Amino acid sequence: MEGVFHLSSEGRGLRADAVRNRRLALEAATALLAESGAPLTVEAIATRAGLGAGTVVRAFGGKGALIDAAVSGLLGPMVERGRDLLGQGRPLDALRAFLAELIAFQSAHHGVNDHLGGLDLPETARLRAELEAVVRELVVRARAEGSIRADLDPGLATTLIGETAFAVARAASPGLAEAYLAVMIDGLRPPV
Amino acid sequence: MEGVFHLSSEGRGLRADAVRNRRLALEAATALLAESGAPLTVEAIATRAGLGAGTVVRAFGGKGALIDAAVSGLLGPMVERGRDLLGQGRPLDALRAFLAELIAFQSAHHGVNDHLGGLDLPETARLRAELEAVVRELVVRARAEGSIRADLDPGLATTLIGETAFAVARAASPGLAEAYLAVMIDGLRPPV
DNA sequence: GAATAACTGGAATCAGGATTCCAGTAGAAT
DNA sequence: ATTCTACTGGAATCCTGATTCCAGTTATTC
Repeated sequence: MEGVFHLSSEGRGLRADAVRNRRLALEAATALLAESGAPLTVEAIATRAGLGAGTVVRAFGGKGALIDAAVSGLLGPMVERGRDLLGQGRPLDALRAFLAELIAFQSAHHGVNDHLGGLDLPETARLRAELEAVVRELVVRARAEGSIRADLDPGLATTLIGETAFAVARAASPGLAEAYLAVMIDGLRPPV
Repeated sequence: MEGVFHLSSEGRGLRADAVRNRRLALEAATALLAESGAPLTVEAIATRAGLGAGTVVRAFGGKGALIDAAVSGLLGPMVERGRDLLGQGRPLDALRAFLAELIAFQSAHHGVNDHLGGLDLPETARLRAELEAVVRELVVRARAEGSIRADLDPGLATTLIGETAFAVARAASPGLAEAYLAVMIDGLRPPV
């Protein structure tokens, strides 16, 4: 219950092979998250990593914590990217760009959408909340600018965007993202 | 492998208590489908129905077939309702009305959205395809009428609507359905 | 109201997957 | 180089939930 948290730093404990194996387990889990029909069982992760099942479980203290770390590693950069976009260009353009990237990202990691039910993923939940906060800020700014209809509550608009973008990403149908962006952005505009 | 299919009719086999218990199992499963966090295990269904686990499993030949029957019983009327709407009013109004009902229905049966992964549900799949066909027909007619932008492929529009409506329903957030309909219907209109 | 056959409850069994355990192995320290 | 200990593989175990089995019960038939 001690060395579990240092993935690479903090010189003390953690033998060299342990450090390497934690990295391998994390990489294997991340790879499986990118594949649509992949099982995402401990056994599958272990095989992919070339490790024993026990080692994979122990690496982060349990399967849940491992998956949490893997998903967080994917989500973290998206949050940063969103923060960057907050300062650039017109809010509605930034929103459109962010949604496009978010959908592309989630489509490329289809597994993030399946299999995750019933798992306790605190860090993932935190990053999702941050992602939503970024979208909310983009919505608020676009609305202040007059690019989004005023009869729409910003919180509601944020939820709407989050849920539908997620659905579009999970469908992963060619051309769907473009159609979604065209329709949604148009629909969000103030009615003529 | 014989009596499995008659739920109530066809005089032959099937003892009276068997008929009653099939109905009870189906009702219990349907009730659990309406509850968000409900387990939907054989044990839970059996308890709810006041039956033994074995009886529940045997009722339809397995858990999958039971759930398939329960979901189909919910979906069937929605398909009929969609068919009715096909003949009424302007296509875009019919589409809006159908989506509103679909979302309300799915929100009221939250469980239909969870738990169903990994189950083989042939009849449910068939009805889902029929639902999609209805939406597609509504889209095609609205497009022919000029109510939906011509630069959008009808198949893509259908997928877009299906996926996003599903997502809105599963979120089950108050006011979200109205916001969705306003934004989506507006966004689908030809750009000014 | 027997006789028969269908059905039932629930215990036993099976199945799939996460976790734990431990004998063996390999990094670290001197 | 030797000792010490952390770490590993993978078998054993545990857990959860579906299915099967069977002794007992109940509907049906005559």
